[in-house]
Amino acid sequence: MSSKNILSHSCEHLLAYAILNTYPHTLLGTDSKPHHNGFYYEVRLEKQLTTSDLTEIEKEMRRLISLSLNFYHFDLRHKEAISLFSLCKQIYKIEILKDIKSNSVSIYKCGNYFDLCRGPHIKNLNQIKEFKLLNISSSYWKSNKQNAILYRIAGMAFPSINDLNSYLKLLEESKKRDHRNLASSFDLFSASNPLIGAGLNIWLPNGAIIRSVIEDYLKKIHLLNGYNFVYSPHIASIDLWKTSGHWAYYKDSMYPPMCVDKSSYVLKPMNCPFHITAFKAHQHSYRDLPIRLAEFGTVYRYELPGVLHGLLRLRGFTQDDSHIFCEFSQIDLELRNIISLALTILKKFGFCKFEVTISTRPDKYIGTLKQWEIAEDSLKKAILYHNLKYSIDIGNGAFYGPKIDIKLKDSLNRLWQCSTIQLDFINALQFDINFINKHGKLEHPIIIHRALLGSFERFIGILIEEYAGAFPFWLAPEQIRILNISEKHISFSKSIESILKHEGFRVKTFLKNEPLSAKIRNAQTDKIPIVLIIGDKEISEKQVAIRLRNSSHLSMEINSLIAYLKQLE
RNA sequence: GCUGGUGUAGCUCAAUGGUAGAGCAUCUGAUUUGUAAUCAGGAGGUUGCGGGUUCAAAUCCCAUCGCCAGCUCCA
Repeated sequence: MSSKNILSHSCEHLLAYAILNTYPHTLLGTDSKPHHNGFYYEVRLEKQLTTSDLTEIEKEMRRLISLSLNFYHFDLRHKEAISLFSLCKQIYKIEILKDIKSNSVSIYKCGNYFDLCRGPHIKNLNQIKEFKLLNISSSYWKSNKQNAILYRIAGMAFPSINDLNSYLKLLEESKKRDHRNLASSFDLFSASNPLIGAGLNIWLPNGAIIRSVIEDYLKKIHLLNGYNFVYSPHIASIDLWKTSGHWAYYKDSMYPPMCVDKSSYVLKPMNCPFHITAFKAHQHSYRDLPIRLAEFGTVYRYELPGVLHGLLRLRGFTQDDSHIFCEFSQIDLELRNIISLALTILKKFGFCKFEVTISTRPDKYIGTLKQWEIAEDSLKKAILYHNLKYSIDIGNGAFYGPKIDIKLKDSLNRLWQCSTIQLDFINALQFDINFINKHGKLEHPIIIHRALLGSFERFIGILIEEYAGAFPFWLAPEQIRILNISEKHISFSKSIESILKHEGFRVKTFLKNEPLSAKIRNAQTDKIPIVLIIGDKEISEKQVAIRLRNSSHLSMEINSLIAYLKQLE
């Protein structure tokens, strides 16, 4: 354990000590998991705990620090430990002890507080220089919804006041990068309008440009990679979802049915049944496979209100979705190609760091164990082929098959699933789709579900935070801004604007009567990649002065400028 | 959904039971500007929505909706 973690860990026990002193009937639950950022302690209290109570607890923590108490370590036999914690009626500690198999357990003591703990700890409480309790939230005992609800009190410990201040500064910086804040300064989207409904987003013009540029890029690269695009409706008869199995497995996460002509229809939570139906439109030969059907499909899922989060978690979002129908023998190559395409796309946006997980069979599943085993193996092989590190997320697969997820981090280092690649041996059976194999016999194809950005909304949300609003030239809603120095330069500025527009660039002339320095400042805060300045000198020399976002200057005539801009795209 | 917060002008925030205010943005006028802020003036509000307490509510209470952090969930 690093010294910082030891400090943090000790502070978390100080927190428990202070809570017990302040509220003697507190039941101690679990403390932070090893790699948690900061510390927390989960406790059960009769009293309702509010933020103002945190101040009281902090005060008690500081009082205990001022007593300069030492931590003492000793081992107890398992039995002795149980009777010790029974004596003070710490029922959750007894439950934890019951899960520990060894004969002796490690106990730490500090003042009249003792706790079950592996350690290590700092020697003396006075080594804790700075800390801050951050929030109260609820959590379930053993993270299980069926169990009792505990309070989770979270905080951070710091070796010095400077560390505390730089942490607060970091939070401040992250807040500035937050896509929800940048959205209002740059008019990107509106994802929180109560009149429209929670979790439903409107792309404002600037955000819409970014999205459509990305769509164009994706469309092109998918066509190059052998995909064909289809379009499907936003609602479908409930029978479709009964056939696919979604109704049975995910009814609670779907928007409730609406009645049309005495039939029930639901909003689509996924695109796959449509693509499967599209595959079924023709009789296929093994020679046609793989068939790759793609769609930027908007789906609607009922997410719990508490989980909605800007663009990163919505109830309506558009996936860059695709379903690949192939033979069993084609799986490995397809998976490799999909991962390779995913990596190409992520790289295009500058993402080199991400986390890869394989999610395995969940409790509720369809298909046979043998099928799941083969599917999980294929996924591992494909990841290893690309030399990617991965972790296993046990039981988190879709009901119809295991999956590979690629996760990206937001500005607060929270992970969000973006790319997902799912193997499915089952839906071909449910929908009874098939192709004619080499031997002239009907055979069910394998279906691979995949989305590479995941959703445009989530991906662009992460992208906004990654770039902190300073989009690269090819994505910037306003790529070029032309600033005239005075009124007599307007017509030349307009003619440059027109030339650049005809070349396909997103360009605006900013004609307001302001000093140049003010216009430059605006362009800089608007994070415009290229600023052109037009004055007497430019007109007489038939050149433009260029200011880049990093404040460096260039000067060139219009044809060279066009060539220069083209190579930026 | 759970726990704790929070909601005031387009944005960021102030006003602790007694006349809703500032900065930025916007609009108007003057200024005609050479690489991060020219000056002056105007407009902008059912304090999320609905109840209640009070002579009086942005402020206190209840309910509801949205948002934030964390938990649970995430096909």
